Amino acid sequence: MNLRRLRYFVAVAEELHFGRAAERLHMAQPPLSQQIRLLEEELALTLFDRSTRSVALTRAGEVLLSEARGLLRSSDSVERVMSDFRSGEGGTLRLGFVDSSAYEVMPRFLREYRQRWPKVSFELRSLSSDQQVAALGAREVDLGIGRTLGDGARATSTEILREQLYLAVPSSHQLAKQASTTLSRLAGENFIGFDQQVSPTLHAELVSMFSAVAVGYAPTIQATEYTSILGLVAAGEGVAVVPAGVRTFQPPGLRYVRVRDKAAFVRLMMLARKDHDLRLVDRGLELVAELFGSGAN
Amino acid sequence: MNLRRLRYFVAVAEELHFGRAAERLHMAQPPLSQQIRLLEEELALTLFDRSTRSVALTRAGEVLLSEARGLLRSSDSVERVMSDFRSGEGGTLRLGFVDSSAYEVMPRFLREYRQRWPKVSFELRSLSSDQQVAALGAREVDLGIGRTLGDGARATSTEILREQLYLAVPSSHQLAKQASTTLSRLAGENFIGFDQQVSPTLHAELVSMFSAVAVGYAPTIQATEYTSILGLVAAGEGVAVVPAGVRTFQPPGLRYVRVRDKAAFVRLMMLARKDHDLRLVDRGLELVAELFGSGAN
DNA sequence: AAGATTCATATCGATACGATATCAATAATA
DNA sequence: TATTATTGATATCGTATCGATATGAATCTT
Repeated sequence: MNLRRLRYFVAVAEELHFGRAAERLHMAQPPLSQQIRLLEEELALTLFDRSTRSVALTRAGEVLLSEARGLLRSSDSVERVMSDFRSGEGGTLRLGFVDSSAYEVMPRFLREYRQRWPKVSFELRSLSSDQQVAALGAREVDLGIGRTLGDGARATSTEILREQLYLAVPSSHQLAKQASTTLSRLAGENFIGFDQQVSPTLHAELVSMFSAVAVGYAPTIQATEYTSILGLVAAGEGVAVVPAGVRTFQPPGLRYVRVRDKAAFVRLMMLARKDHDLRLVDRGLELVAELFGSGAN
Repeated sequence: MNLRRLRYFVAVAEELHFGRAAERLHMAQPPLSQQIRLLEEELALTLFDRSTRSVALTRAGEVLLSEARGLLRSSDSVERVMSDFRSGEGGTLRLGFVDSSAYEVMPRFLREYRQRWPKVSFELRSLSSDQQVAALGAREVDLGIGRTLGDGARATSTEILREQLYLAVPSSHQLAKQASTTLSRLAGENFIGFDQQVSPTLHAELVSMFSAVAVGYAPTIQATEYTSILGLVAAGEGVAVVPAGVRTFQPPGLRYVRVRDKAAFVRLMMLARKDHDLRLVDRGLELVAELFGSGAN
């Protein structure tokens, strides 16, 4: 089966005239006749009833015409998909993201990306920042929205935004009535934190942040989702240090108190492999620069 | 886009090893490498990350793999369809049939045909015998179940069965109580007949049949469907001469009376073009011979 | 460090493909 | 009825494509 021959066949079947079909195909008539004959031999079927004055499809020709049209459509579609992929206009972008970006940054990124390049489809994976670095290295995702700088050697990181930290406290907590607080005042609090195993980098950052003001940070309860952490806070199990974006969640019985310290922020980064070969990824990085480039939030 | 190259690509993508893939493709390794490189150049995309020791799909390769598999499946399907068509195992058989065969002969033919060659699909058209001859000539149908002998020059006709004629009469009619009658006793009856325009041959046959016993046959009402004719008979509008098969219909207020005359029969024929090029048609003719070959009914 | 493995490159021959020239059949026209 | 125009088929030839063999280069194993 040969797609070129099928194209020739379809042209003749549509024109019902070898000369015009050859013209349409930008070729001479004799080789076209040859190819049709070869196709007929290959299929061991007569496709056209032809005299020197008339050309008509046989039943076999009718069947092949409909089949061939479908196959050629599919073939064109393959070419289009690959062309879209090459130009970065299509294809699938595999995006890892931290849960805390799932309420604002990630959806906005997706929305804007889709608006600019509608043919691109996304494969979304909820991953911790450290998992994203691993997944990027393993080529399981193409882009990550995470909080680590990544492995500088193999990955690039572009700052999306800086999020001030907030303290999530139960409404009944003494700090709940205050507009803000500082890290140093949190000594002795019962912390609920993001799972250290899943996000060692975030954990380490917080530990170092607290140790800078001589406060110990050792969450007694660890969870892998912010919703769980907030639920535990609302239930009075302790307090949690969370990025600003998490405030989208406003569970009853919970208050957010701003942490005033200048250093009390975490960054959200766009992570990509240095050696990636995807136009889609460059587009993503450009988009981030455009959307969030102005700086802090 | 070239299907052979895509097959090569899929083989390499599945083996992730040029040597093994080449073996699977019954070719040497170097030309395989060449073709892959040409495919990459054609698409302007790198499909494999390869060193001398390892071969891995790029994202572009993954996309193409899934696309190519689909396209090759479609291509195989086209070949199978055409092969089925050639062997007569598949394809579409366009069958014209007279309404009076729609209750017994046509369904039986279809059922048996489908049982033997399940891949064949049917396109059914309800046509009068004369319309069938025209449709055969115009290559609009491939087979016909009709009552004429057809145009002997261009069409073949195989007798399916002979049907004795019956007289459909209203229950109130004087003949309703008799088991049988003869054509000669029908002088003066008010006939309801099949449309002369639609079925001139059937009409002519009946006229000649009646004239042989010196009875005039000139239906006062003509209809194009037996159900209409029978409805009119049941309503007391007249009597109708119908083939035996029509007795499947037993509308209330109607009786069938056998016409005893030896000549009072019509034949049901299987019609085909003499120059047809369809195995399916031959199969149909053979099937008819097998099913109805024993002779009269 | 030597050998084995594996993919790439170079070269060659066979086949496929398209172009030109020409033939053959049919339809239109004088 | 004879001539011309139209149109598909055939013959021949040059080029491109494709696969095979021989060989090179890189990397892993021992």
